[in-house]
Amino acid sequence: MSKPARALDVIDLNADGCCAPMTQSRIPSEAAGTLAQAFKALGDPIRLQLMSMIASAPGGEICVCDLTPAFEISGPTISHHLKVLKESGLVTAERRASWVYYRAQPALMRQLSGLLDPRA
Amino acid sequence: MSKPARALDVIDLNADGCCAPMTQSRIPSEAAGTLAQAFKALGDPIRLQLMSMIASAPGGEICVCDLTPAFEISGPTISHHLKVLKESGLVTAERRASWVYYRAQPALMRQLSGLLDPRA
DNA sequence: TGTCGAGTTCGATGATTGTCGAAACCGAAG
DNA sequence: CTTCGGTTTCGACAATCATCGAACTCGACA
Repeated sequence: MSKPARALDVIDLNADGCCAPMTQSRIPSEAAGTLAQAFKALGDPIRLQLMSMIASAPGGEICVCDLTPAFEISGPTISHHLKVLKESGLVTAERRASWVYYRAQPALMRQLSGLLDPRA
Repeated sequence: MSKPARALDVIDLNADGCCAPMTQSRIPSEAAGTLAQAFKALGDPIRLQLMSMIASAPGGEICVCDLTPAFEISGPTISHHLKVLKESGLVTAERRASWVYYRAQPALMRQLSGLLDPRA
């Protein structure tokens, strides 16, 4: 196969012909599934807060050990939400020693932003 | 100057303590629920396409009778998706004669856009 | 008044999701 | 090699969701 079928990224979305703001033209059905997956990942209060903590983390990354105690829910559930964010392409994870660090993917965030507002 | 005093929806969400881009600060848990509901509404391929058709409609509005035939799914299901979009605050509906017209709410769209990208 | 068409609501059903505890995994430190 | 703490995976369960057909509501019109 010519493509590694990774999580979504900007290049794939451009290939789908989808970058124009939705105020300007209809989103093609082929791109809608991929884009909806990213919006869906943000469509949970816990995940939205996780995403904001990751995106606003000083140094651009944050340890799971700093995310988990910030919520009332269990560790496995936090891990599940992080997996959803990762599979949507909004974050990446890297293990260093015993700890796992998450990092935002600003290109996709800008992609979604631009979809919602022409001025993005 | 005291406050920029933008559109009403933006100010309302400011009252929730939420307007700063998520790359800048963590989204407060009180605001996360409302914002996540809007993202969740966009987290379905059909609804994302519906939203883009509404937002890009000439004249700013579009009839349900123009939306329904654009998809393979039944009328009741289209109606259900439009209801979800309406309850999230992303669209409004107005009945005129026999037809119902949907219209986008650009203030909330800009709100979500600005959350994802500081430059929005 | 009665009928017709556009759209919504209702009720049901199969699929997906959020959550947890238990277990497994993976480096690091004894 | 064994233990330990951080993180993920597994298995289960209740709740939510997308979808449909049937029934209903609302205007228009004859």
